[in-house]
Amino acid sequence: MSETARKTRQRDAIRAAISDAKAPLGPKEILDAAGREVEGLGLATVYRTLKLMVEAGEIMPVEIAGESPRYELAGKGHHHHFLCKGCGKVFELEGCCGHFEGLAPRGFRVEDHDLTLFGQCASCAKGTRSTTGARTTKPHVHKHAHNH
Amino acid sequence: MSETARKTRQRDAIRAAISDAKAPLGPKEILDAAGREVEGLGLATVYRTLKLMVEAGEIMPVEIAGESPRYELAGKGHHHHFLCKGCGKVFELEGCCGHFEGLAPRGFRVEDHDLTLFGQCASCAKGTRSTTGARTTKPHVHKHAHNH
DNA sequence: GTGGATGCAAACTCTTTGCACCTTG
DNA sequence: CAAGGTGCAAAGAGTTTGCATCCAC
Repeated sequence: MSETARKTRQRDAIRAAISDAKAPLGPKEILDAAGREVEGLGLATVYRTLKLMVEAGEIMPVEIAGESPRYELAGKGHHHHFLCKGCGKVFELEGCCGHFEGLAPRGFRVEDHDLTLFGQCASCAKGTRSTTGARTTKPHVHKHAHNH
Repeated sequence: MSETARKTRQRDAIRAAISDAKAPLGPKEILDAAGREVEGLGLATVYRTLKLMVEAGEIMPVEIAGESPRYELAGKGHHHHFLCKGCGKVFELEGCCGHFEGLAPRGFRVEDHDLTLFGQCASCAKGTRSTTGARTTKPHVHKHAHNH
C-alpha cells in the first residue's frame, strides 16, 4: 500500500485540538486551537488533514442541520448531539432510543439515522424566562418550528 | 404593519413548484421548475422568496446533515425525512416515535429535535446486493458510519 | 534525495446584497 | 405614482485545489 501518512507538527496539533476539546469543533475553531501550537498553520492544511482523518476513520464529522460541520474523535460508539439554542454549544448525548426502522415505508431499508436534540443546556435553561431572553454568545440559532 | 407582500408571477411559480413537488426541493431545483413558468427567473429571486416564505411560515426548510437545504410546504404536522443513499432522493416519513427528552442530561430543556433516516428506498433496495453496487443517478452520498 | 505535507492564493459553490429598472396595488 | 419586487452582477462565507517550497523518512 501507499500508506505513507507522515507525522508532522501540524497534524499532531490538529489531532490534539480535537481530542482535547469537550465538544465537536469546526474547522476555524480547530485552526485557532492548533494554531496556538503551530505558528502559521493554514486553514487549507486543517481542511486537508480533516478529510484525511475522516477517511482514515480517526474522526467523525458532526453535521447538524443548518450548522457548519464540526468534528469529533471517532470510536466513541453510537451517540447523538444536543445543540443549545441559547449559547450555540454542542453537547454529546449518551445512548439512543433507536428503533426507527418502523418509520420507513414498506420496502425501504433503513441503514442509518441521525438524531439531534435542540433546546437549552443546563446553564442557559437557568437564565431563560421562556421568552427569547438575554444572549451571551453568538448563537447561530435557527427557527426549527416543529409543532409537536 | 408594513405587510405588503405583493402577488407576482415569480412568487406564484415558486410556490407552485414547491407544492407540486413530491419531495422537498433545493433552490436550484425550484429555479428549474419555476423557471419553466416564468421566463428569466433569477436565482436571487428564488432565494429571496424562499426566505420570505419561511419567515411567513408558508414553507419549512428541510436541512439534512451534509446536504444543502431543501424546502417543503409547512403545515404538514410533525414529521421527518428519509434520504436514500442510492438515488439521493428525500422522502417524507409519517409519525415520530418521539420521546427523546430522556436522552438529554439533567437540567437540559429539550425543545425540539431532528431525525433523519438513511438507507435504500424501495426502488434502490431491489437492485442492491449489500455491496456498494451499481448507481444510476448522482448520489451525493456521505459516509455516515454509525455502528449500531 | 524524494515524495508527501504545507502555506498561500486562486478557484469554486452556495447564498446574500446593491442597484437600476419594472410591476403591483 | 409609490412601495415593493426582479434580474444582474458583485460581494461574502465556506471549502477545495494548484503550485512552489519545505520537511519527514
